[in-house]
Amino acid sequence: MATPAPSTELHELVREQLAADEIRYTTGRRSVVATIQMASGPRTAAELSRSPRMAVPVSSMYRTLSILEESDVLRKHHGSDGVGRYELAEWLTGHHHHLVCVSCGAIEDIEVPRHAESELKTIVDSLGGDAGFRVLDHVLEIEGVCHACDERLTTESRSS
Amino acid sequence: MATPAPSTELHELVREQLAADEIRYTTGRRSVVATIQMASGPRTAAELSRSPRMAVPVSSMYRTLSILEESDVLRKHHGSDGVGRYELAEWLTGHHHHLVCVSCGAIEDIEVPRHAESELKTIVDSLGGDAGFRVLDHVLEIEGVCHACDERLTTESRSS
DNA sequence: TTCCTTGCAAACGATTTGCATTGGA
DNA sequence: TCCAATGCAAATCGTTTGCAAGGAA
Repeated sequence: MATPAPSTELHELVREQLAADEIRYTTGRRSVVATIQMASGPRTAAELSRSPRMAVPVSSMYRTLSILEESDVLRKHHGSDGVGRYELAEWLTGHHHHLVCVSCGAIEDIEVPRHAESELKTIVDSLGGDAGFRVLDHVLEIEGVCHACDERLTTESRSS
Repeated sequence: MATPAPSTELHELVREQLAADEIRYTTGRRSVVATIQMASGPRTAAELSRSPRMAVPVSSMYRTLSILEESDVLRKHHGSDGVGRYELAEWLTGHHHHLVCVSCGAIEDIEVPRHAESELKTIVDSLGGDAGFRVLDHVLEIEGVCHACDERLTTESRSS
């Protein structure tokens, strides 16, 4: 199981990973990685590019993101709106899953206790194997209503 | 657990569901539902609209699809490419998950044996509960290489 | 007649790409 | 110096919408 990298060490890991592909770890790329690391879940190119810390055109942001994705530093997801959202690859953060709020669309990371993850893996491997599939990974998204939305919805229904 | 509806009965269920929203079950909508039912996994608007059986402009297809989605007849997913893909809602097909081939992008439905599904549900409910989340549903995607791609890749590597 | 549905074309938003400029090894 | 990285603008692609025509109740 990968250990979430401390902030200092993270950039060194990324630098090495990029170096293997002969790609430079520029200031721009570094701040994208830093900003994504701060975030509590996947972020869109638009969100990242308008982040005060960098203020870079979206086109450049997309270029940076796809380079980092191809080098396996970032991973791309698509929420229910189809917009791409990026987060650090799991070898940098540790394996995790997502809580998706069907009300506000927010996606939050969730860590899975070792025993649960191991049951999960057993189930997944068995399902994939039965289907003649070479299983590489799995993605679990838990859909529901986040605490904030739950309260808001409750309040609204009371006042109506 | 929902029972996969036999083809004849399916359209009657859909008709009733639409009737509840005072929406007509037209020929066009009916063939979309029929085509999706035939498919082995979620389909994009483009695929459906160019399907020989209907040959309808994509714009109309999107309208049909969103009506059916809003009435909870279809469910929309976004694959790794961010393109929307539609399939019958689970109350019409029974609960299932997906195998996603990282090589060719194909998505295939997979049924999950009752015992595995029940373990899965236990894990999901517990994870969501711990996070203060009101859990409604879960999506499990198994990523890997499908049998066809696996053979192709093996052959290619041999010949290189 | 009166809505609902459909086709076509234009509009939109997210993402990609061409090209000239900038910046670091 | 020289090639990679960046900014800007134009092009693409999936998806949505306005509007006029066709159809069913």
